[in-house]
Amino acid sequence: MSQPITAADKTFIALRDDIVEGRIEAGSKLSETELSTKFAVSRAVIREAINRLESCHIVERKANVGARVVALSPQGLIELYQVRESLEGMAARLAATNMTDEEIADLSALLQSHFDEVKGGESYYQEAGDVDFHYRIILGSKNKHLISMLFDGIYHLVRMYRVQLGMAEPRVTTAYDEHKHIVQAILNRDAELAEMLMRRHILYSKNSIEHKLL
Amino acid sequence: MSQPITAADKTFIALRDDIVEGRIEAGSKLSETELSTKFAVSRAVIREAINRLESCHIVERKANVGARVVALSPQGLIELYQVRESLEGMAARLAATNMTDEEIADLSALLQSHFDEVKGGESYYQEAGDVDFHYRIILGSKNKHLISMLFDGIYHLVRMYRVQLGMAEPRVTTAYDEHKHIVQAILNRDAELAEMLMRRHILYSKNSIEHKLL
DNA sequence: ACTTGCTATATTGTCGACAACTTGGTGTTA
DNA sequence: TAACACCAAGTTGTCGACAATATAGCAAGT
Repeated sequence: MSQPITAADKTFIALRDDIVEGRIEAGSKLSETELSTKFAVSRAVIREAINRLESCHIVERKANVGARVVALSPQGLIELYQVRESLEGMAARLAATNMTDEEIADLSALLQSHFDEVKGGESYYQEAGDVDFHYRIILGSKNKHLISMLFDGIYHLVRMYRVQLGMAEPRVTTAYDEHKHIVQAILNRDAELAEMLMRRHILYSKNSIEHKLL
Repeated sequence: MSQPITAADKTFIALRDDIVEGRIEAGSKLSETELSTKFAVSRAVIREAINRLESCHIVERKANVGARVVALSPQGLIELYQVRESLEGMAARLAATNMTDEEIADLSALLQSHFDEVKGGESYYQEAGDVDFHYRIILGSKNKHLISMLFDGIYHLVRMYRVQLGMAEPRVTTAYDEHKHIVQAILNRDAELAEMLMRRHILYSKNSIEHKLL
C-alpha cells in the first residue's frame, strides 16, 4: 500500500499518526462510534483501521470489549529493540550480498552528505537522516518479510516511543562512525561483519536509551 | 486470541487452515461472496478474516480488485528461513537468560522423551515434536513481539510450504543432536552459544530443504 | 486486423440498522 | 453487611443493501 486508496486506507494512516504522535494518548480506549464521527466515516471503516492497527501491535483488542492503544513501558521498549537488533542485523547481512553496486554508491553518497552536515556543525542525527540510512539497508536486504515487518510494524512503534517519551536520539557523533563502518562492510561484501556491526549499533542505541530511562 | 470467540475468529482460523493445508490452492483468488456462502456468514466477517490473513502474509490484496492466496516459490521459502534464523536465534538467546529453571527442566524432559522415541526406532521428527520444541524456546524468550511474529505469522507460512511442497522434515537424527546442544547451552545460561546453535540448526534445515528443491 | 471507447456485469468498498455481549448498578435475600 | 441475581445502558459484532470501481466483451472507426 504505497498510496492510500480507499477510505479505510486513509483512516488507518490518519489514526495511526494520531496515536504515534501522541494526539491520542497511549493506553486510552478507542471507541468505534466516537472515531466514526471524528473521521466522518462509517463504523465498518473504523473497524478495518483498528484491525490493521492491531496487526501492527499499536492497539490491543479484546473480543466484545474493545480496543485500547498499547501502553508504553521501559520493558516494552527493550523488547522492541531486541527484535530490531535481530531483524536489522539480518537485513545488513543480506544487504551486503544483495544490494547492487549502484545502491551501495547511493548509500555512500547519503552518508557523505551526513558527514558534511556534521562538519558544518549541525548535530548529526536529527531523526530523518538516521531513519533514511536504516531504510536503505533494510530495503537492500531484498527480503519481503523483513521489509514489511520493520516498516509496517516496528518502526512506527519505535517512533511512538521516541515521540512520547520525548527523546531525540542523543548519540550525536558516535553514531556517524558506526554508520560509516557498516557501509564499509557492505562495500566489502562482508555479510558477517555487516550484521555484527549493525547489531552492535542498535545495541548501543538501546543501552543509551535504557540508561536515560531507568 | 487463544480461544476463538467471534464468528470472524472462527472463520479466520478455518480459512487459514484451508489455505495452509492446501484445500484452497496457492495463488488462487478469494471471492468474498463465494466464501461468505461457503462459510455461511456475512461478507463483513469474510472481509475481516481476509484482512487478518493479509497481516500474516498468507494472502495479498489489491484495492478494488481483491485478494489472492500467496504464490509459493523457492525464493519465498528462502526468505522465510532467513527471517526464522534471525528471530529464532534471538529467541534462543533470550530464552537462555529468561527461562525459569522449571521451564528448562520441562524442555529437557521433552527432549528426553524424543530421545526415547528415536531409540525405539520411530524416526525422529514427525513434525509435532519438532514444532513443540521450537515453541517452548520461543515462548521462553518472554518477548511479546518475537512470540507473535513467529506464532501468528511465520509458522503458518512455513507449514504451508511443508504441506504443499510435500516435504516431511527429512533430517532425522542429526536434528536431535542439534536440539540437545541447544538445550545444553540454555541450561548453562550461555546466551551467545544458544543463539549461534539455533541459527545453525535453522540454517542446516534451510540448506537441506533448498538442496531438495533446486 | 488492430486499436479505441463504451457498456454490461461482477466484484469490492461503504453504509446504517439490528443482534449479541459486557458492564455497572439496583434490589433482594440470607 | 455480603452475596447473588437481574436489569438497563452502552458498546461491539453481524448483517443485508447500496455505491464505487475494475474487467471483459462488443462495436465502431482507422
